[in-house]
Amino acid sequence: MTSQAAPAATPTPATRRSPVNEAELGAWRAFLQTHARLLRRLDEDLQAAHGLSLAEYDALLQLVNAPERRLRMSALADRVLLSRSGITRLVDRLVADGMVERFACPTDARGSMAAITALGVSRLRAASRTHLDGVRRYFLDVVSSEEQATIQDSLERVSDRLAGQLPGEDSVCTAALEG
Amino acid sequence: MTSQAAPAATPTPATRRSPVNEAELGAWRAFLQTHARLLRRLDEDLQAAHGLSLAEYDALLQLVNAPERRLRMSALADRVLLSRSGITRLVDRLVADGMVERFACPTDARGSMAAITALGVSRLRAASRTHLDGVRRYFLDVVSSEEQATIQDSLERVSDRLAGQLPGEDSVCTAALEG
DNA sequence: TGTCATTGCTTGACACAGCAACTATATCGC
DNA sequence: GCGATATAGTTGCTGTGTCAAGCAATGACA
Repeated sequence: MTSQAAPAATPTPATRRSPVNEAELGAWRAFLQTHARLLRRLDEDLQAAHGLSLAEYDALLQLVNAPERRLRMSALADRVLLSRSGITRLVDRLVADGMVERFACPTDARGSMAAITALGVSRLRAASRTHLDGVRRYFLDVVSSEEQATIQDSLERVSDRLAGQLPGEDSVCTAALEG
Repeated sequence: MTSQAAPAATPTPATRRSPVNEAELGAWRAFLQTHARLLRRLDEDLQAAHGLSLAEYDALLQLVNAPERRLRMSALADRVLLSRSGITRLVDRLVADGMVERFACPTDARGSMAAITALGVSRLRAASRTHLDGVRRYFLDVVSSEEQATIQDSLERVSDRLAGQLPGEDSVCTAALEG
């Protein structure tokens, strides 16, 4: 399947010298460093308070927001940015913990679907408070609206450009929890 | 910077309801998504062209830029944002590949040091071109100087605030390679 | 309808991270 | 100097991810 990951579509033949100098790297460094610290922190908070990893949180979130609160395995994998095998194992864990149920896909006997359970919904809802609270306190409260707009705008441009070259899809571990 | 009533560094325990709504999450989503795509891509490029992971690249870079091109294990761990055991194993791999040498610390018999070898330097130098080129093409070329300034400024604020609460240090996988 | 490539998911082997336990050394208080 | 404690690094175990291979079902087509 899609053998995801274009094998270095660009072996980068003769990419000429990078005119990258120290001064230019400030934003890039801040980007990397902030992401590392922030995600580590959010993951710790979530783990400590609810015993959920960010990946699990994200998967549950995707399921809750899906049409009938269920998704095909591959669709879930795409949204959580995990490989097929990765999603199999993540769902295994969630099933073992009673937060997700797995059942055969009615329209394609090869496929299986994952559906979030009532327990999963309540666990997610509780975790959501912790998580969104962290996002707000660590990030949104610290960055002005104007800055947020700039960040969103410029980073989306970067992301879109990459998405155009790579097939892989993404997801994000945050979103308001409906209902 | 428009501290916009930055609610002090207080752990803010009274954070009940998160007034986080969908609209506010745009920047946050872009941040996560862009990071995921971008790092995946840079790692693929580096791996494909030079057989180095970003972590290895980063470690070599830290060593090259260190005083005598060598560092104590723990210092290296701090800079690469890896645990002590993690750095032990990363250095193991680099040693196995001939890019790093390990030797006893002259001033502290408990410690050991890692030093980059000539091979390591040349491998790093080659990889550096690919990596910095990627950073430039995927990120710097796509984000204007003004945007970069905003990103740097606001994200550093986020990062600094977190750093104040957490002891952990960070590092970043990029920097120009000196002479 | 029978064949065969493709697709969807799972499984096995492995890579690499962290934590906790361990060993060896250093350092502090006396 | 000597014991108690702290620190540096490694190792064992475990968690979680990937890739490659495998299996079952699908779908295109003669």
